[in-house]
Amino acid sequence: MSTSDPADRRGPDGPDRAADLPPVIARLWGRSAPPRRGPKPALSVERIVRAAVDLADAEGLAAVSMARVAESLGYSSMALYRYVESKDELLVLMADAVAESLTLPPLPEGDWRAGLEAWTRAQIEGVLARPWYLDLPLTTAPVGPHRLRWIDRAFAMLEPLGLTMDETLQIVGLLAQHVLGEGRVQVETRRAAAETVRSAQGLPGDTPERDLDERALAAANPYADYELVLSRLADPETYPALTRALTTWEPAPAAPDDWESDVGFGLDIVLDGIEAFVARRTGGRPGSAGPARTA
Amino acid sequence: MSTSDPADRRGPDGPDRAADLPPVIARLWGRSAPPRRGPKPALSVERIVRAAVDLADAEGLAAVSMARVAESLGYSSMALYRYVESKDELLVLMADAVAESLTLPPLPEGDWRAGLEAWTRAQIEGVLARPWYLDLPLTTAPVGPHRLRWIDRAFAMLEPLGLTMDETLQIVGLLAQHVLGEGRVQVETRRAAAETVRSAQGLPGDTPERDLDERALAAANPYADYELVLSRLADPETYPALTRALTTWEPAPAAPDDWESDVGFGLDIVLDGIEAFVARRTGGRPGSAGPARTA
DNA sequence: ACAGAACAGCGGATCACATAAACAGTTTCT
DNA sequence: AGAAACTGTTTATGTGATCCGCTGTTCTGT
Repeated sequence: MSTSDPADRRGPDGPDRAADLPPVIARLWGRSAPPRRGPKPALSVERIVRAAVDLADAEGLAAVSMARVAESLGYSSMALYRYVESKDELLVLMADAVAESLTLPPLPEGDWRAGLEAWTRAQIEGVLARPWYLDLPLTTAPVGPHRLRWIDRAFAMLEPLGLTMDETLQIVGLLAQHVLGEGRVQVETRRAAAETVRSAQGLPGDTPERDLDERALAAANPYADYELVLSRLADPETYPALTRALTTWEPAPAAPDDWESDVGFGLDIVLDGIEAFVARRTGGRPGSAGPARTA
Repeated sequence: MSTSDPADRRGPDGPDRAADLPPVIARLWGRSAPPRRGPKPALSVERIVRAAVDLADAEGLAAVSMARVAESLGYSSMALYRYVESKDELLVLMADAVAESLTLPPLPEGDWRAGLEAWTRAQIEGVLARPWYLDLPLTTAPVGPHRLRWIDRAFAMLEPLGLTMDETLQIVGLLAQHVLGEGRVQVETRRAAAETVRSAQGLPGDTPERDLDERALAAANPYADYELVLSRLADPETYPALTRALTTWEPAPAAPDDWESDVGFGLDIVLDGIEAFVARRTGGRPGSAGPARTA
């Protein structure tokens, strides 16, 4: 396709044919050729990424500035640019580093559904452990080695079903979407609950979530804003269905730590849907099946 | 819950009991009391939001700075702060404004599935028309009047099923997630395709997407990066399933403008899942049903 | 060995941005 | 009239990404 700029600098000491890769990808896969001259690099992409991840873990993604990362390593901001093209690239590298730190769930033989459920849950839990993951400007494109391992695992689970590559990719993509979506909702819910508790107990706004009363957290009404808005602002003519729903609403028993089952709700639905697709596709009656292409 | 700071400034000329709302919500709902003294405001929240939306439409969300928005209205940056608490609040207002501009699909009687499908598709199309929507720091919490109308509509569709409010909310939430997830994937895919075409045809990187050859766009392989990575970097032992999948892969007929059906793929699965839930829940056999609470 | 190229990390500077503080003019209430 | 409540502006502060040129280091080829 693209034949411009051959740039024939071959790796001198071995069959290193990975020289003309897009730089992001090269760095993701650790395939950047080591410099052959000049001072020995004091830093490394790995150390930088680790420092950035640590910073994000401690203070959130907003705290991850080039200056702060460099400072935490004892260098100046500009030093980082010798290893990383831009901050955006650093963020991409961080995303893959996160995938590395997550332990891949085992591959249960013969039960793709259980496998995919574990696969998805593990990732959602990963997101909950690292909420800043959601703030990364994630593109699907640059594929790092560790995220790719997750994808491979999902493919392995779906392999026995004999679907098309396109179909498999779509399903995996759907679940990956679901991870992010559900992760966002859960993180958001927790954050809102924490906020509520803090303001109700008069704690300072920066009280860490660990220090909050667990019972109070679970009891916090996640629909508080909803109720406020509906009761005070939304007139019944414009919002008839919501109004009706609210009047017949009873606040639910509020099980402590309902997050587990909340995650299950959406996930079960998605998995049911996938199961329906698989059934239609493999055990399919003719007519309603078809290879997912409507032209 | 919170009984502090009564702040008894009542609206003087009417039963305006909406004075002590959180300011974001007041502004979302246009319930900020007009000033009773001082010069007449030259600007308005509406004009500011509209200007911001226009800017985002034209140049993306990154171009929306307080300075640029103000400039486009002929005022200084700081003027905006008389109407809006912060930039974040402006973004929240923009989100609701987008919802306003989307036309709500009609409510088909007696077919909740068709209704929800249209509901979701309309929103995904909205996202495609305004990709910057995905860049907004969207929280579920601050509910604006126009987004709420969408939610009401979904509730109306699900109402005949007699589900719990919680269940309905979960389902609607799931679909809302799906809108964002699918929107992201679609936007990403298009962007990547545009990039590919641009680089293949040697066009400058800032060529607007409108000017690209439609046929070339459709033909662009969305998995180019995948293929590159898998063929050059990923060794078969570490990525066995993907490697196998890639070898048996045939590039698919590449129907022009396949986006419609691509959206349908994931959406059908989700809707199938919802249908399964509804069937289990309403026509449910005892034992496997239960009100979605596993405790 | 040695010159010079290639490279590391640094310091300073630029530019854009969000937002705070103080100000000057305007309108309305008392 | 005069204070109070506003409006939009000017000025300033702090932060962040990134550019550029500098100093010193370490290979490579001779």
